[in-house]
Amino acid sequence: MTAQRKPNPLYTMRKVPSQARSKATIQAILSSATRLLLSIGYDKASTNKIADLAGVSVGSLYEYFPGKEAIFAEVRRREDQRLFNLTMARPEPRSIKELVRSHVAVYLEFVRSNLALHAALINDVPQFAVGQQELPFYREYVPWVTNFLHTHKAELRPAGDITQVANFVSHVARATIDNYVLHAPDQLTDRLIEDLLIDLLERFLLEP
Amino acid sequence: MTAQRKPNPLYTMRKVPSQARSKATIQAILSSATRLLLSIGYDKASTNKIADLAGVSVGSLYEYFPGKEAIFAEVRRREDQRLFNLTMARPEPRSIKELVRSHVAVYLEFVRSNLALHAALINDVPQFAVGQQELPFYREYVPWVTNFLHTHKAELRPAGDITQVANFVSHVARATIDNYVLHAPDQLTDRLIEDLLIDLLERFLLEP
DNA sequence: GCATGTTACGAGTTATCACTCGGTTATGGT
DNA sequence: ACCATAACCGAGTGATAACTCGTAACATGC
Repeated sequence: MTAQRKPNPLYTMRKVPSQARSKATIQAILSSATRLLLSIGYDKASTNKIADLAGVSVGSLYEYFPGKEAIFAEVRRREDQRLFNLTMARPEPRSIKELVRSHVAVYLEFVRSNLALHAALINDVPQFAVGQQELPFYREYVPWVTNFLHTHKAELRPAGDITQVANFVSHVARATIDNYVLHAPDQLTDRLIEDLLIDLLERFLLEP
Repeated sequence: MTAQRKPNPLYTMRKVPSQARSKATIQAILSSATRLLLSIGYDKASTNKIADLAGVSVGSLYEYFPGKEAIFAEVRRREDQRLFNLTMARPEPRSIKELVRSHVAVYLEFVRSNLALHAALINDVPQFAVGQQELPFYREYVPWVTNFLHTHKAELRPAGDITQVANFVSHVARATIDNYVLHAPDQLTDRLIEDLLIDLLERFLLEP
């Protein structure tokens, strides 16, 4: 592990709001945190500043979040949820070819919709012990891909254990796009990367 | 951009040492910073602690580094240089197949040699405005791959502009492995990822 | 062995941080 | 209208951060 950290509960929200105004407070805190992340970076986005910009007091902030890290963990969680929703809103692919195209397109659309935020989430915000298994992408999406490949194994080129292949291709696409977000964000606006990625994954998964 | 930051010179070393003992001091500081990064994480690795553990005074530390960020920028720079040296120590590949294998093997060897450090560098340490173009990987290695593909274009499957293809495959390999370092480091110890990655890249670059 | 630059020192300054707590205000059920 | 409780407040506390600067030790050329 990269660093010894406080136990896990410290990265989750403290209490569940029951009234409407507290939901608004939480939303204000998360928006404020996001804006500060984009303007001054994670390091300098202190809990005091987050509360100020959100128009709430630090006291209120600590009612809901045990600390700064939990706030950004929640920002990440909600973004990942949004990705999952985008994915599930798509029509069910009818072939592996369609799966690949959909997979790449939806993730590209997702990062393009707010490049700066995703760059910051990858770059600036430490990935705490949130655990992959907690994020919808890993908990729901990867198993879904695995299942899809299993039911379409007729068109699949044999390239090893299907579960591992599903895991692998899911990560290759995500990792590559994340990499471009960080190192060459302008290349993500045209179709080049999309075409290359689709070509890469199709040739890997399908017989020529 | 992800965050407004101080101008670039703040991420480089302050002055060039002329005597031998100052080189040792710098080395001590960098080692100490690395060890603290692994034990307590980037956030809590303060300049004071780094100096203490290095056995030098804060004053000395600030003689050479304008701040904490510059120290870790230098750690990253040296690691990247080490990767480049590893790469260049390899025998010149005689075919694209050999290039792919060598490329994947050397980067895997590199991250495996100190998994925890690389996880921390990816995860914990913000990637300041060091700039890709400053790191040997981007400045030297990617152009080298480009050139190699050009001279071996006979075996290359046409998949678009060669320069862009070279750039793309360089990043796919690195991004995928980095991703496993972060999310599934234990899978890097066996040959599975290596084989999948080689298969992926070979099928993309070569005719079947 | 002296002179001059180079390296090392570390207590002190200033700023900011995360987080608390005693108390006030708003809300919704009855 | 009343009250239990949910939500909110924000000055204050103690800790720790980054970084400075006057001083002392050392190295090197002469």
